[in-house]
Amino acid sequence: MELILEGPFSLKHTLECGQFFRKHLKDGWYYVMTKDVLIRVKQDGNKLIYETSDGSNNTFIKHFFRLNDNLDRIIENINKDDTIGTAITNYQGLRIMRQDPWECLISYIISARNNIPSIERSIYNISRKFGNKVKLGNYEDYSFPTSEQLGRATLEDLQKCGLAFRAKHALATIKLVNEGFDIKKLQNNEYKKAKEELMKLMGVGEKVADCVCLFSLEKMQAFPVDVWIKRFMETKYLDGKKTSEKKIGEFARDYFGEYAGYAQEYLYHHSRHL
DNA sequence: TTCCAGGGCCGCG
DNA sequence: CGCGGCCATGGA
Repeated sequence: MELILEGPFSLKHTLECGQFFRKHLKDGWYYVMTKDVLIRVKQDGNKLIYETSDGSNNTFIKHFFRLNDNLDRIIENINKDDTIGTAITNYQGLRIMRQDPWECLISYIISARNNIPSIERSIYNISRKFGNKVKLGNYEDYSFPTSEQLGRATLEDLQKCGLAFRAKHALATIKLVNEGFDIKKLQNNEYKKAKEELMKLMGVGEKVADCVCLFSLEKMQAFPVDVWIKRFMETKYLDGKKTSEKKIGEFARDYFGEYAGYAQEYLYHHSRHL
C-alpha cells in the first residue's frame, strides 16, 4: 500500500532516534513490530510504501507515526536557539511515535540502566516467549505479550530473558496492571497527574514515567532526562553546572514550552551523534 | 580488568 | 527533600 505524506517526515530519523525498540532494517525495508501488528515499510520521497500483517491501512500508519501532528508548527514552537536549531536541521522530519502504553511501559522499565541493543534483545526475548508469532511474507516476529500473557511469567523466566535486576520491577508492575491498574486511562489526566500515577508502579521513576507519558500518553510536554540528555543540557544550556534531573526537566518544559518532548527527542538523538 | 548503559529503590541525614 | 550505595549483565 501507499501513503502520500502531507508534511515533513523522515522514517529513518523517526525509527532510529532511540524512542522505539522493535524495528529492523533489512534489504531497504524497515520491519516494525508494534503490539500485535507487523509492518514492512520504506520511504520514497513524499511516499510511504508499506504492508501490514493484519491489513491495517493509512489510518493506522498515520496514527502510529503521528503524521497528523503539524510538525512545521511544532518545530517553529521549539526552535529557540542555535543548539536545537542544529539538531532540527540534522534530523529533519523526526516525529514522536504513538506507542502502545502497555508495551511502552514494560519496554522502558527494561531500559533502566541498560543499553539499547540489550533492551531490544530483552524485549524480543519476552515477546518470543510469551507473545504470538506474527508473519508478513517470509518474515516472522512476535507480538508484544499482553498483561495476561506476561502474567504467566515467573521471576526466573524474566531473568532468563535478560531483564536481570529489572525482572522484579517488571513482575510487580505486571501484577498491579493485572489487578486493575489502567495505564491507557491515564491519557485522560493532565501530564503531572498521569506521571504521578505512573510513578506508583515498581520500576517507574521520573525518567521512565516521562518516556511513557511522551511516547504513549499524548503528553508532549514530558521531557525525559537520561544520562545523555543530562550531560548535554548541563553543557549547552546550564553553564556546565551539575543540575538534578528534576530541575533540568523543569527548565526544559519552561524553556521549550508545550512541545518540550519533541525538543527532547531532537536533542537526545543529536547528543548521541556528537 | 574496568567502565558504562535512555534509572530506580532504599536507607540515611 | 537530596544524597550515596546498590542492583545484574554484556559489550567495548
